[in-house]
Amino acid sequence: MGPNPKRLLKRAEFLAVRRGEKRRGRLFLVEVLDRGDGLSPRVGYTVTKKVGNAVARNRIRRRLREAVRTHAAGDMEPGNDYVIVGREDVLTIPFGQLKAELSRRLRGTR
RNA sequence: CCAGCUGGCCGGGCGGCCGCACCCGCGAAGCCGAAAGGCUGCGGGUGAGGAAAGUCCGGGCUCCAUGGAGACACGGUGCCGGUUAAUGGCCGGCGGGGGCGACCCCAGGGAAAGUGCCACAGAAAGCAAACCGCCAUGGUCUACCGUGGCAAGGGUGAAAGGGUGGGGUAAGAGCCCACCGCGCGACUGGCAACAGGAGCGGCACGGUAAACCCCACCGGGAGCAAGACCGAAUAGGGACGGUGCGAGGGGAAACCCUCGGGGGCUGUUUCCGGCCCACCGUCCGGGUAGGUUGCGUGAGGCGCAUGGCGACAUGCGCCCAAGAUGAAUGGCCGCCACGUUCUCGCUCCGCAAGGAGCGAGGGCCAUACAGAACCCGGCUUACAGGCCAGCUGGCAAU
RNA sequence: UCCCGCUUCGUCUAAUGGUAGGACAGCGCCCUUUGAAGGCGUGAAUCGUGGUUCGAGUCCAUGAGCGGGAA
Repeated sequence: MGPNPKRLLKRAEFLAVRRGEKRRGRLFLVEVLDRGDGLSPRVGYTVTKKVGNAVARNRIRRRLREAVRTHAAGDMEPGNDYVIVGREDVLTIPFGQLKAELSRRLRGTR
């Protein structure tokens, strides 16, 4: 378990990461961009309005954030920016599966 | 006990581990900074709702517009009175409709200011008229036609110009009469809406204003992405100053020195000027990204008393209670309550099928609707489950 | 967070308050050796719930859904 990574907060930063590698999955889409500076990794979360109402969107983002904090932070490469786009299934899947899947995706193994 | 009506309230509890945001405190620990201070650290406190939702109304607040007032246009509201900062909300009353009842529902001003519309059907849809009819009379009096009288009956329609009964008549008709309905209405009660109503009128006035409209009242527009402040990088704007070409010399270079001559355009040439271009430097202003603020003491909450049928008002006391901005208030777990379902046992009712209650054990769910975004007052919509009070109808018992 | 607009057959579109029409697509039949084209026929809709009206796709109220604009 690594330190809790920095957050992406600005729209411009999110748009920049969109140019990077995209890893699609059943639970979420992960976008990765190497900033090239070798500093600590950063992560941002996107949950679109299509997924549900505000309660559902908040819960998806919080579960993803918790999974990153407790388990998957150490799987991030220094110098990378990650954007995790949560899908509807994040709401219902058991937390253990969510952590395993997220960790696998962040390491980039298929 | 069953069925129902109305009003109000709650909308999981306790605990463990790991986290988030803001605020307060502690530092002679570290880093950044000239400083103020900030970041990391430690401790403590606080941290979503009854609808935070929809954005349907009303305000506060901010900016813009506006000399004052009125008229017109446009939009909204629409029984009466009260309440409130204000409302289209709320309270009370009135009128109409529904329900055995508690109670519920209603945009509920004006159709006698005017205009429009009322499809199809029907003779006729708003000036009253007359298709089939009825009656009288005339014609070559069976059947048909003409003239005159009538509007009871038939038929159409959502709606056809009072209803029932009697008198009356050639046939009929408020033509006359009784009752009912309708219209006007002195007067009485009420602040008013409205209610009652002596008397008068043979009946005249169809519906539609959520059609135009008339009347009364209200309304300037936009919205915290309002507005205010600070302000990179890049590009561009303005002001000031300098340089610009050629030759020679020095120097590694930047550059310096000397001489000629001031880059381009222009006023006829010179003097003296003006304008433009490129580069460099300094300064200024607008302003993007970004940041700070607005940003929580408010028509605030709770309790008590008084006035009022009530909405509410007044007084006193206590309390300070979220503040994010790709957006904090979470993740995982344990126990319990409530709920639901299954099994077993006991009791009661029943011929039986089965039903009710109590106890034990197991499973499920561990909650529904839903997340503050400047702030309030309402309305509307969504919602698992539960609690309290009052009232109505029925059954039983006393 | 705020401000606008729109919802009619499967799709695209009409309809002064008076039987919801048309095109394409679908299905059936005819024509053809078969198919296409063509012709004939046929099913299919007013976003939901209330209200006004004799009568509502249209008017009013209130919800739902979809789309757009303001960083």
